[in-house]
Amino acid sequence: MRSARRSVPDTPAAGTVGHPSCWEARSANRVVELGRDQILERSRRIVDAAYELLESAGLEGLTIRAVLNRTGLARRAFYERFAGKDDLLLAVFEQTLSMASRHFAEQVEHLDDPMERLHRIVTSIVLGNGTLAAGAGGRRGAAMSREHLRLAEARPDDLQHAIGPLLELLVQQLSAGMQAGVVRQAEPQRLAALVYNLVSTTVHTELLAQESGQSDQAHRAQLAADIWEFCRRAIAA
Amino acid sequence: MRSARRSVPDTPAAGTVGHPSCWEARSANRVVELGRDQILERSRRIVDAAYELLESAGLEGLTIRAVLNRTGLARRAFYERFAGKDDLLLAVFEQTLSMASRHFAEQVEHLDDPMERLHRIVTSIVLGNGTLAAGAGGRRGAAMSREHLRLAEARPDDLQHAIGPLLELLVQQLSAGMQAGVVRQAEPQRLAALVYNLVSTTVHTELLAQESGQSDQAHRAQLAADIWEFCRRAIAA
DNA sequence: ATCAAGTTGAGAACCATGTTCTCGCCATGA
DNA sequence: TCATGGCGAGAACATGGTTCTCAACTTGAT
Repeated sequence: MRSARRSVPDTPAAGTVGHPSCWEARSANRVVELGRDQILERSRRIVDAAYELLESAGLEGLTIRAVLNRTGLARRAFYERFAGKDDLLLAVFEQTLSMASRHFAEQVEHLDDPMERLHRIVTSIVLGNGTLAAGAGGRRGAAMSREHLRLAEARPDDLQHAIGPLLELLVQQLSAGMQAGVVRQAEPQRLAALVYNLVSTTVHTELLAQESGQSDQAHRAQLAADIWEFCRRAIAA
Repeated sequence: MRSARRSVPDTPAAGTVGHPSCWEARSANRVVELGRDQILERSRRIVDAAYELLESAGLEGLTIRAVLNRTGLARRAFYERFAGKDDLLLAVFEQTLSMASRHFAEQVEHLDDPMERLHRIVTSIVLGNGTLAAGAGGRRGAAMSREHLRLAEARPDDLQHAIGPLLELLVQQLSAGMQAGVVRQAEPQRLAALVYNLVSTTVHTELLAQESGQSDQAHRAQLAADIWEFCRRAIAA
Protein backbone atom coordinates (compact mmCIF):
# COMPACT_ATOMS: atom_id res chain seq x y z
CA MET A 1 0.00 0.00 0.00
CA ARG A 2 2.84 2.32 0.81
CA SER A 3 4.62 1.36 -2.37
CA ALA A 4 1.89 3.09 -4.34
CA ARG A 5 2.58 6.43 -2.78
CA ARG A 6 6.25 5.91 -3.03
CA SER A 7 5.99 5.32 -6.73
CA VAL A 8 4.61 8.82 -7.35
CA PRO A 9 7.92 10.67 -7.16
CA ASP A 10 9.33 8.10 -9.51
CA THR A 11 7.05 9.16 -12.35
CA PRO A 12 8.56 11.48 -14.95
CA ALA A 13 5.62 13.85 -14.37
CA ALA A 14 7.08 14.76 -11.07
CA GLY A 15 10.18 15.96 -12.86
CA THR A 16 8.39 17.79 -15.68
CA VAL A 17 5.45 19.53 -14.06
CA GLY A 18 6.78 19.46 -10.59
CA HIS A 19 3.93 21.11 -8.73
CA PRO A 20 0.89 18.89 -9.37
CA SER A 21 2.41 15.64 -8.30
CA CYS A 22 3.80 17.54 -5.40
CA TRP A 23 0.57 18.79 -3.93
CA GLU A 24 -1.08 15.59 -4.95
CA ALA A 25 1.44 13.75 -2.90
CA ARG A 26 1.13 16.22 -0.07
CA SER A 27 -2.60 16.04 -0.17
CA ALA A 28 -2.60 12.32 -0.27
CA ASN A 29 -0.12 12.29 2.52
CA ARG A 30 -2.26 14.67 4.47
CA VAL A 31 -5.27 12.43 4.10
CA VAL A 32 -3.22 9.43 5.02
CA GLU A 33 -1.72 11.28 7.93
CA LEU A 34 -5.12 12.36 9.15
CA GLY A 35 -6.30 8.81 8.84
CA ARG A 36 -3.21 7.62 10.58
CA ASP A 37 -3.77 10.08 13.40
CA GLN A 38 -7.31 8.88 13.93
CA ILE A 39 -6.18 5.32 13.74
CA LEU A 40 -3.39 5.95 16.19
CA GLU A 41 -5.62 7.93 18.47
CA ARG A 42 -7.89 4.95 18.82
CA SER A 43 -5.04 2.54 19.10
CA ARG A 44 -3.71 4.64 21.92
CA ARG A 45 -7.10 4.64 23.62
CA ILE A 46 -7.18 0.87 23.39
CA VAL A 47 -3.71 0.46 24.80
CA ASP A 48 -4.44 2.94 27.56
CA ALA A 49 -7.61 1.12 28.49
CA ALA A 50 -5.72 -2.16 28.57
CA TYR A 51 -3.05 -0.52 30.70
CA GLU A 52 -5.62 0.64 33.22
CA LEU A 53 -7.53 -2.61 33.20
CA LEU A 54 -4.36 -4.53 33.89
CA GLU A 55 -3.91 -2.46 37.00
CA SER A 56 -7.48 -2.55 38.22
CA ALA A 57 -8.57 -6.03 37.21
CA GLY A 58 -5.39 -8.03 36.72
CA LEU A 59 -4.52 -10.31 33.90
CA GLU A 60 -7.77 -12.26 34.12
CA GLY A 61 -9.71 -9.03 33.89
CA LEU A 62 -7.96 -8.00 30.72
CA THR A 63 -10.38 -9.24 28.09
CA ILE A 64 -10.89 -7.78 24.67
CA ARG A 65 -14.50 -7.20 25.53
CA ALA A 66 -13.64 -5.32 28.68
CA VAL A 67 -11.12 -3.16 26.90
CA LEU A 68 -13.62 -2.29 24.20
CA ASN A 69 -16.38 -1.64 26.68
CA ARG A 70 -14.10 0.81 28.36
CA THR A 71 -13.21 2.59 25.16
CA GLY A 72 -16.65 2.39 23.63
CA LEU A 73 -15.16 1.01 20.45
CA ALA A 74 -16.39 -1.94 18.47
CA ARG A 75 -14.56 -5.24 18.36
CA ARG A 76 -13.88 -4.66 14.77
CA ALA A 77 -11.95 -1.52 15.59
CA PHE A 78 -9.70 -3.61 17.73
CA TYR A 79 -9.03 -6.33 15.21
CA GLU A 80 -8.35 -3.73 12.55
CA ARG A 81 -5.51 -2.42 14.66
CA PHE A 82 -4.15 -5.46 16.44
CA ALA A 83 -3.56 -8.93 15.14
CA GLY A 84 -4.89 -10.31 18.39
CA LYS A 85 -4.61 -10.17 22.13
CA ASP A 86 -0.90 -10.83 22.09
CA ASP A 87 -0.32 -7.76 20.00
CA LEU A 88 -2.19 -5.72 22.54
CA LEU A 89 -0.18 -7.16 25.38
CA LEU A 90 3.02 -6.45 23.55
CA ALA A 91 1.89 -2.90 23.00
CA VAL A 92 1.26 -2.51 26.72
CA PHE A 93 4.65 -4.01 27.42
CA GLU A 94 6.29 -1.60 25.06
CA GLN A 95 4.56 1.42 26.46
CA THR A 96 5.05 0.49 30.08
CA LEU A 97 8.67 -0.51 29.83
CA SER A 98 9.52 2.43 27.67
CA MET A 99 7.92 4.83 30.14
CA ALA A 100 9.52 3.12 33.06
CA SER A 101 12.99 3.12 31.61
CA ARG A 102 12.70 6.78 30.69
CA HIS A 103 11.60 7.47 34.23
CA PHE A 104 14.48 5.52 35.69
CA ALA A 105 16.95 7.16 33.36
CA GLU A 106 15.88 10.58 34.56
CA GLN A 107 15.86 9.58 38.16
CA VAL A 108 19.38 8.39 37.84
CA GLU A 109 21.14 10.85 35.60
CA HIS A 110 22.29 13.04 38.46
CA LEU A 111 24.19 10.13 39.97
CA ASP A 112 27.78 9.54 38.99
CA ASP A 113 28.57 6.12 40.34
CA PRO A 114 27.25 3.40 37.99
CA MET A 115 26.84 1.13 40.98
CA GLU A 116 24.75 3.74 42.71
CA ARG A 117 22.68 4.13 39.58
CA LEU A 118 22.04 0.41 39.43
CA HIS A 119 21.13 0.44 43.07
CA ARG A 120 18.60 3.15 42.47
CA ILE A 121 17.12 1.42 39.47
CA VAL A 122 16.75 -1.92 41.18
CA THR A 123 15.26 -0.34 44.26
CA SER A 124 12.82 1.65 42.19
CA ILE A 125 11.64 -1.41 40.36
CA VAL A 126 11.04 -3.27 43.60
CA LEU A 127 9.37 -0.35 45.29
CA GLY A 128 7.17 0.16 42.29
CA ASN A 129 8.19 3.66 41.35
CA GLY A 130 8.16 4.49 37.70
CA THR A 131 4.82 2.87 37.04
CA LEU A 132 6.55 -0.40 36.41
CA ALA A 133 6.46 -3.43 38.51
CA ALA A 134 4.80 -3.55 41.86
CA GLY A 135 3.06 -0.26 42.38
CA ALA A 136 1.14 -0.49 45.64
CA GLY A 137 -1.25 -3.35 45.11
CA GLY A 138 -0.07 -3.14 41.54
CA ARG A 139 -1.41 -6.01 39.58
CA ARG A 140 0.01 -4.59 36.40
CA GLY A 141 3.55 -5.46 37.30
CA ALA A 142 2.55 -8.91 38.39
CA ALA A 143 0.60 -9.43 35.21
CA MET A 144 3.54 -8.35 33.14
CA SER A 145 5.86 -10.68 34.94
CA ARG A 146 3.45 -13.48 34.31
CA GLU A 147 3.01 -12.73 30.67
CA HIS A 148 6.71 -12.32 30.19
CA LEU A 149 7.45 -16.01 29.85
CA ARG A 150 4.44 -16.73 27.70
CA LEU A 151 5.39 -14.02 25.26
CA ALA A 152 8.97 -15.17 25.40
CA GLU A 153 7.67 -18.44 24.08
CA ALA A 154 5.09 -17.14 21.64
CA ARG A 155 6.70 -13.95 20.36
CA PRO A 156 10.33 -13.88 21.40
CA ASP A 157 11.44 -11.16 19.03
CA ASP A 158 8.65 -8.73 19.78
CA LEU A 159 9.08 -9.25 23.47
CA GLN A 160 12.80 -8.67 23.21
CA HIS A 161 12.05 -5.45 21.42
CA ALA A 162 9.58 -4.36 24.08
CA ILE A 163 11.96 -5.05 26.92
CA GLY A 164 14.79 -3.44 25.03
CA PRO A 165 14.77 -0.01 26.65
CA LEU A 166 14.99 -1.26 30.20
CA LEU A 167 17.65 -3.83 29.41
CA GLU A 168 19.50 -1.15 27.49
CA LEU A 169 19.46 1.08 30.53
CA LEU A 170 20.88 -1.69 32.65
CA VAL A 171 23.47 -2.54 30.05
CA GLN A 172 24.62 1.06 29.95
CA GLN A 173 25.20 1.19 33.67
CA LEU A 174 26.86 -2.19 33.72
CA SER A 175 29.17 -1.27 30.87
CA ALA A 176 30.06 2.00 32.52
CA GLY A 177 30.67 0.11 35.73
CA MET A 178 32.99 -2.29 33.98
CA GLN A 179 34.99 0.55 32.51
CA ALA A 180 35.16 2.19 35.89
CA GLY A 181 36.32 -1.07 37.34
CA VAL A 182 33.47 -1.41 39.85
CA VAL A 183 31.63 -4.12 37.93
CA ARG A 184 33.27 -7.39 37.04
CA GLN A 185 34.08 -8.10 33.42
CA ALA A 186 31.31 -10.06 31.72
CA GLU A 187 28.80 -9.81 28.95
CA PRO A 188 26.74 -6.79 29.95
CA GLN A 189 23.70 -8.19 28.14
CA ARG A 190 23.83 -11.36 30.10
CA LEU A 191 24.27 -9.62 33.42
CA ALA A 192 21.44 -7.24 32.61
CA ALA A 193 19.13 -10.10 31.76
CA LEU A 194 20.00 -11.90 34.96
CA VAL A 195 19.41 -8.82 37.06
CA TYR A 196 16.14 -8.02 35.35
CA ASN A 197 14.80 -11.54 35.64
CA LEU A 198 15.80 -11.81 39.23
CA VAL A 199 14.22 -8.55 40.19
CA SER A 200 10.98 -8.82 38.32
CA THR A 201 10.23 -12.41 39.19
CA THR A 202 11.23 -12.22 42.79
CA VAL A 203 9.33 -9.08 43.51
CA HIS A 204 6.08 -10.62 42.44
CA THR A 205 6.63 -14.02 43.88
CA GLU A 206 7.46 -12.53 47.22
CA LEU A 207 4.87 -9.85 47.31
CA LEU A 208 2.10 -12.16 46.26
CA ALA A 209 3.24 -14.95 48.52
CA GLN A 210 2.44 -12.87 51.57
CA GLU A 211 -0.44 -10.80 50.32
CA SER A 212 -1.22 -10.17 53.95
CA GLY A 213 -0.82 -6.51 53.21
CA GLN A 214 0.60 -5.97 56.67
CA SER A 215 3.60 -3.70 57.14
CA ASP A 216 3.96 -3.79 53.43
CA GLN A 217 6.19 -0.81 53.20
CA ALA A 218 8.76 -2.26 55.55
CA HIS A 219 8.55 -5.67 53.94
CA ARG A 220 9.05 -4.27 50.53
CA ALA A 221 11.95 -2.12 51.61
CA GLN A 222 13.59 -5.17 53.15
CA LEU A 223 12.98 -7.11 49.97
CA ALA A 224 14.52 -4.34 47.91
CA ALA A 225 17.55 -4.33 50.17
CA ASP A 226 17.95 -8.09 49.96
CA ILE A 227 17.62 -8.17 46.22
CA TRP A 228 20.06 -5.38 45.76
CA GLU A 229 22.57 -6.99 48.08
CA PHE A 230 22.25 -10.15 46.03
CA CYS A 231 22.73 -8.31 42.76
CA ARG A 232 25.51 -6.09 44.05
CA ARG A 233 27.60 -9.03 45.09
CA ALA A 234 26.80 -10.86 41.89
CA ILE A 235 28.00 -8.09 39.65
CA ALA A 236 30.67 -6.35 41.71
CA ALA A 237 34.25 -6.54 40.49
CA MET B 1 -29.20 -37.02 50.44
CA ARG B 2 -26.17 -37.98 52.42
CA SER B 3 -27.75 -36.79 55.64
CA ALA B 4 -30.09 -39.80 55.57
CA ARG B 5 -27.27 -42.30 55.79
CA ARG B 6 -25.39 -40.22 58.27
CA SER B 7 -28.27 -40.36 60.70
CA VAL B 8 -27.75 -44.12 61.22
CA PRO B 9 -24.78 -43.98 63.62
CA ASP B 10 -26.66 -41.46 65.66
CA THR B 11 -29.14 -44.14 66.72
CA PRO B 12 -28.71 -45.48 70.29
CA ALA B 13 -28.23 -48.99 68.81
CA ALA B 14 -24.67 -48.25 67.89
CA GLY B 15 -23.77 -47.42 71.46
CA THR B 16 -25.60 -50.39 73.09
CA VAL B 17 -24.44 -53.31 70.95
CA GLY B 18 -20.85 -52.14 70.54
CA HIS B 19 -19.43 -54.77 68.20
CA PRO B 20 -21.58 -54.23 65.16
CA SER B 21 -20.53 -50.64 64.92
CA CYS B 22 -16.95 -51.91 65.16
CA TRP B 23 -16.88 -54.32 62.29
CA GLU B 24 -19.23 -52.07 60.50
CA ALA B 25 -16.69 -49.37 60.85
CA ARG B 26 -13.85 -51.69 59.81
CA SER B 27 -15.80 -53.00 56.91
CA ALA B 28 -16.76 -49.56 55.87
CA ASN B 29 -13.17 -48.52 56.24
CA ARG B 30 -12.07 -51.42 54.13
CA VAL B 31 -14.45 -50.50 51.43
CA VAL B 32 -13.34 -46.93 51.76
CA GLU B 33 -9.73 -48.04 51.60
CA LEU B 34 -10.33 -50.14 48.55
CA GLY B 35 -12.19 -47.25 47.06
CA ARG B 36 -9.39 -44.94 48.04
CA ASP B 37 -6.88 -47.10 46.24
CA GLN B 38 -8.94 -47.09 43.10
CA ILE B 39 -9.51 -43.42 43.45
CA LEU B 40 -5.83 -42.78 43.96
CA GLU B 41 -4.89 -45.03 41.11
CA ARG B 42 -7.02 -42.97 38.80
CA SER B 43 -5.86 -39.74 40.28
CA ARG B 44 -2.34 -40.83 39.58
CA ARG B 45 -3.21 -41.70 36.03
CA ILE B 46 -4.67 -38.26 35.58
CA VAL B 47 -1.66 -36.53 37.02
CA ASP B 48 0.68 -38.67 34.95
CA ALA B 49 -1.22 -37.88 31.80
CA ALA B 50 -1.06 -34.19 32.63
CA TYR B 51 2.65 -34.52 33.30
CA GLU B 52 3.22 -36.08 29.90
CA LEU B 53 0.96 -33.68 28.09
CA LEU B 54 2.78 -30.75 29.60
CA GLU B 55 5.96 -32.07 28.08
CA SER B 56 4.58 -32.97 24.70
CA ALA B 57 2.05 -30.23 24.12
CA GLY B 58 3.02 -27.40 26.40
CA LEU B 59 0.80 -25.39 28.65
CA GLU B 60 -1.71 -24.59 25.92
CA GLY B 61 -2.01 -28.28 25.14
CA LEU B 62 -2.84 -29.14 28.70
CA THR B 63 -6.62 -29.16 28.63
CA ILE B 64 -8.88 -31.19 30.80
CA ARG B 65 -10.33 -32.83 27.74
CA ALA B 66 -6.92 -33.83 26.44
CA VAL B 67 -5.94 -35.29 29.79
CA LEU B 68 -9.13 -37.30 29.98
CA ASN B 69 -8.84 -38.47 26.40
CA ARG B 70 -5.43 -39.76 27.22
CA THR B 71 -6.58 -41.58 30.33
CA GLY B 72 -9.87 -42.74 28.88
CA LEU B 73 -11.67 -41.43 31.94
CA ALA B 74 -14.79 -39.36 32.00
CA ARG B 75 -14.82 -35.72 32.90
CA ARG B 76 -16.80 -36.58 35.93
CA ALA B 77 -13.98 -38.75 37.18
CA PHE B 78 -11.74 -35.74 37.02
CA TYR B 79 -14.03 -33.35 38.84
CA GLU B 80 -14.65 -35.93 41.50
CA ARG B 81 -10.95 -35.92 42.29
CA PHE B 82 -9.83 -32.39 41.59
CA ALA B 83 -11.52 -29.15 42.40
CA GLY B 84 -10.49 -27.80 39.03
CA LYS B 85 -7.61 -27.29 36.68
CA ASP B 86 -5.55 -25.45 39.25
CA ASP B 87 -5.67 -28.44 41.54
CA LEU B 88 -4.35 -30.58 38.76
CA LEU B 89 -1.55 -28.15 38.04
CA LEU B 90 -0.64 -28.02 41.68
CA ALA B 91 -0.55 -31.80 41.76
CA VAL B 92 1.84 -31.81 38.80
CA PHE B 93 3.94 -29.19 40.53
CA GLU B 94 4.07 -31.24 43.66
CA GLN B 95 5.00 -34.43 41.89
CA THR B 96 7.57 -32.86 39.62
CA LEU B 97 9.30 -30.78 42.23
CA SER B 98 9.28 -33.56 44.73
CA MET B 99 10.83 -35.95 42.23
CA ALA B 100 13.33 -33.40 41.11
CA SER B 101 14.45 -32.46 44.57
CA ARG B 102 14.84 -36.11 45.52
CA HIS B 103 16.90 -36.60 42.42
CA PHE B 104 19.09 -33.62 43.17
CA ALA B 105 19.51 -34.66 46.76
CA GLU B 106 20.81 -38.05 45.66
CA GLN B 107 23.05 -36.60 43.02
CA VAL B 108 24.62 -34.37 45.59
CA GLU B 109 24.92 -36.41 48.72
CA HIS B 110 28.38 -37.65 47.88
CA LEU B 111 29.70 -34.08 47.79
CA ASP B 112 31.01 -32.49 50.94
CA ASP B 113 31.35 -28.86 50.09
CA PRO B 114 27.97 -27.10 50.38
CA MET B 115 29.09 -24.69 47.70
CA GLU B 116 29.88 -27.56 45.39
CA ARG B 117 26.50 -29.04 46.13
CA LEU B 118 24.77 -25.82 45.24
CA HIS B 119 26.81 -25.60 42.10
CA ARG B 120 25.72 -29.05 41.10
CA ILE B 121 22.08 -28.37 41.84
CA VAL B 122 21.97 -25.12 39.94
CA THR B 123 23.76 -26.66 36.99
CA SER B 124 21.43 -29.62 36.98
CA ILE B 125 18.38 -27.40 36.93
CA VAL B 126 19.71 -25.39 34.03
CA LEU B 127 20.85 -28.43 32.11
CA GLY B 128 17.53 -30.06 32.67
CA ASN B 129 18.63 -33.13 34.52
CA GLY B 130 16.28 -34.46 37.11
CA THR B 131 13.18 -34.13 34.96
CA LEU B 132 12.73 -30.62 36.22
CA ALA B 133 13.13 -27.49 34.28
CA ALA B 134 14.47 -27.44 30.80
CA GLY B 135 14.84 -31.00 29.73
CA ALA B 136 15.92 -31.00 26.11
CA GLY B 137 13.17 -29.18 24.31
CA GLY B 138 11.37 -29.52 27.60
CA ARG B 139 8.19 -27.56 27.58
CA ARG B 140 7.26 -28.88 30.98
CA GLY B 141 9.81 -26.78 32.77
CA ALA B 142 8.85 -23.72 30.79
CA ALA B 143 5.21 -24.34 31.51
CA MET B 144 5.90 -24.68 35.19
CA SER B 145 7.87 -21.48 35.28
CA ARG B 146 5.01 -19.76 33.59
CA GLU B 147 2.37 -21.12 35.89
CA HIS B 148 4.46 -20.36 38.90
CA LEU B 149 3.46 -16.73 39.13
CA ARG B 150 -0.17 -17.34 38.37
CA LEU B 151 -0.44 -19.92 41.10
CA ALA B 152 1.51 -17.65 43.39
CA GLU B 153 -1.31 -15.22 42.92
CA ALA B 154 -4.21 -17.64 42.94
CA ARG B 155 -3.10 -20.29 45.42
CA PRO B 156 -0.09 -19.00 47.29
CA ASP B 157 -0.19 -21.52 50.11
CA ASP B 158 -0.58 -24.60 47.95
CA LEU B 159 2.15 -23.43 45.65
CA GLN B 160 4.46 -22.79 48.55
CA HIS B 161 3.79 -26.29 49.71
CA ALA B 162 4.53 -27.74 46.28
CA ILE B 163 7.79 -25.87 45.91
CA GLY B 164 8.73 -26.72 49.44
CA PRO B 165 11.01 -29.68 48.80
CA LEU B 166 13.25 -27.92 46.34
CA LEU B 167 13.50 -24.77 48.40
CA GLU B 168 14.17 -26.92 51.42
CA LEU B 169 17.05 -28.58 49.63
CA LEU B 170 18.53 -25.22 48.76
CA VAL B 171 18.00 -23.95 52.28
CA GLN B 172 19.85 -26.95 53.69
CA GLN B 173 22.89 -26.33 51.56
CA LEU B 174 22.84 -22.63 52.22
CA SER B 175 22.55 -23.13 55.96
CA ALA B 176 25.36 -25.65 55.92
CA GLY B 177 27.41 -23.23 53.89
CA MET B 178 26.82 -20.48 56.39
CA GLN B 179 27.94 -22.67 59.24
CA ALA B 180 30.99 -23.66 57.26
CA GLY B 181 31.64 -20.01 56.61
CA VAL B 182 31.57 -20.28 52.83
CA VAL B 183 28.17 -18.65 52.46
CA ARG B 184 27.49 -15.18 53.75
CA GLN B 185 25.18 -14.77 56.69
CA ALA B 186 21.61 -14.10 55.62
CA GLU B 187 18.15 -15.56 55.78
CA PRO B 188 18.57 -18.92 54.05
CA GLN B 189 14.94 -18.86 52.93
CA ARG B 190 15.38 -15.58 51.24
CA LEU B 191 18.59 -16.59 49.51
CA ALA B 192 17.04 -19.85 48.39
CA ALA B 193 14.05 -18.06 46.93
CA LEU B 194 16.29 -15.63 45.10
CA VAL B 195 18.43 -18.41 43.68
CA TYR B 196 15.45 -20.46 42.65
CA ASN B 197 13.67 -17.58 40.97
CA LEU B 198 16.78 -16.49 39.19
CA VAL B 199 17.53 -19.92 37.87
CA SER B 200 14.10 -21.00 36.82
CA THR B 201 13.08 -17.76 35.17
CA THR B 202 16.33 -17.09 33.43
CA VAL B 203 16.67 -20.55 32.04
CA HIS B 204 13.38 -20.34 30.25
CA THR B 205 13.65 -16.76 29.16
CA GLU B 206 17.05 -17.40 27.68
CA LEU B 207 16.40 -20.76 26.16
CA LEU B 208 13.17 -19.68 24.57
CA ALA B 209 14.56 -16.36 23.42
CA GLN B 210 16.95 -18.11 21.07
CA GLU B 211 14.96 -21.18 20.16
CA SER B 212 17.30 -21.47 17.21
CA GLY B 213 18.23 -24.88 18.52
CA GLN B 214 21.72 -24.42 17.24
CA SER B 215 24.64 -25.50 19.36
CA ASP B 216 22.16 -25.81 22.17
CA GLN B 217 24.35 -27.88 24.37
CA ALA B 218 27.15 -25.37 24.35
CA HIS B 219 24.76 -22.48 24.82
CA ARG B 220 23.11 -24.11 27.73
CA ALA B 221 26.37 -25.00 29.36
CA GLN B 222 27.50 -21.40 29.02
CA LEU B 223 24.21 -20.25 30.48
CA ALA B 224 24.60 -22.60 33.40
CA ALA B 225 28.09 -21.32 34.01
CA ASP B 226 26.98 -17.69 33.88
CA ILE B 227 24.06 -18.26 36.20
CA TRP B 228 26.18 -20.14 38.67
CA GLU B 229 28.85 -17.47 38.63
CA PHE B 230 26.14 -14.92 39.35
CA CYS B 231 24.72 -16.96 42.20
CA ARG B 232 28.08 -17.91 43.61
CA ARG B 233 29.18 -14.34 43.96
CA ALA B 234 25.79 -13.35 45.31
CA ILE B 235 25.85 -15.86 48.13
CA ALA B 236 29.55 -16.31 48.85
CA ALA B 237 30.83 -15.14 52.20
C1' DA C 1 -29.87 15.51 -5.36
C1' DT C 2 -28.89 10.85 -5.87
C1' DC C 3 -26.41 6.92 -6.19
C1' DA C 4 -22.31 3.77 -5.72
C1' DA C 5 -18.76 2.33 -2.91
C1' DG C 6 -16.05 2.17 0.84
C1' DT C 7 -15.97 2.68 6.16
C1' DT C 8 -17.43 1.66 10.52
C1' DG C 9 -20.32 0.44 14.56
C1' DA C 10 -23.16 -3.14 16.76
C1' DG C 11 -23.35 -7.39 17.73
C1' DA C 12 -24.43 -12.19 16.08
C1' DA C 13 -21.90 -16.27 15.29
C1' DC C 14 -18.25 -19.67 15.78
C1' DC C 15 -14.97 -22.18 18.32
C1' DA C 16 -12.35 -23.86 22.23
C1' DT C 17 -12.22 -24.66 27.00
C1' DG C 18 -13.48 -24.97 32.00
C1' DT C 19 -17.26 -26.56 34.64
C1' DT C 20 -21.69 -28.61 35.79
C1' DC C 21 -25.66 -31.51 34.92
C1' DT C 22 -28.47 -35.25 33.14
C1' DC C 23 -29.27 -39.73 31.61
C1' DG C 24 -28.95 -44.32 31.45
C1' DC C 25 -26.17 -48.58 32.31
C1' DC C 26 -24.70 -51.86 35.47
C1' DA C 27 -23.34 -54.17 39.52
C1' DT C 28 -24.47 -55.11 44.08
C1' DG C 29 -27.11 -56.02 48.00
C1' DA C 30 -32.00 -56.76 50.07
C1' DT D 1 -36.30 -59.29 41.21
C1' DC D 2 -35.82 -54.79 42.16
C1' DA D 3 -34.06 -50.51 44.16
C1' DT D 4 -29.85 -47.91 44.65
C1' DG D 5 -25.59 -45.93 44.21
C1' DG D 6 -21.54 -45.45 41.30
C1' DC D 7 -19.99 -44.27 36.96
C1' DG D 8 -19.27 -43.44 31.82
C1' DA D 9 -20.85 -40.58 28.07
C1' DG D 10 -21.63 -36.56 26.72
C1' DA D 11 -25.10 -32.62 26.60
C1' DA D 12 -25.29 -28.11 28.39
C1' DC D 13 -23.73 -23.69 30.08
C1' DA D 14 -20.46 -19.73 30.63
C1' DT D 15 -16.73 -17.20 29.07
C1' DG D 16 -13.48 -15.35 26.06
C1' DG D 17 -10.87 -14.94 21.54
C1' DT D 18 -11.85 -14.35 16.76
C1' DT D 19 -14.52 -13.76 12.56
C1' DC D 20 -18.55 -12.46 9.97
C1' DT D 21 -22.83 -10.05 8.71
C1' DC D 22 -25.65 -6.23 8.20
C1' DA D 23 -27.01 -1.83 8.12
C1' DA D 24 -26.06 3.13 8.93
C1' DC D 25 -23.06 6.58 7.57
C1' DT D 26 -19.61 9.14 4.72
C1' DT D 27 -17.92 10.59 0.67
C1' DG D 28 -17.13 11.40 -3.96
C1' DA D 29 -19.07 11.29 -8.67
C1' DT D 30 -22.63 12.19 -11.81
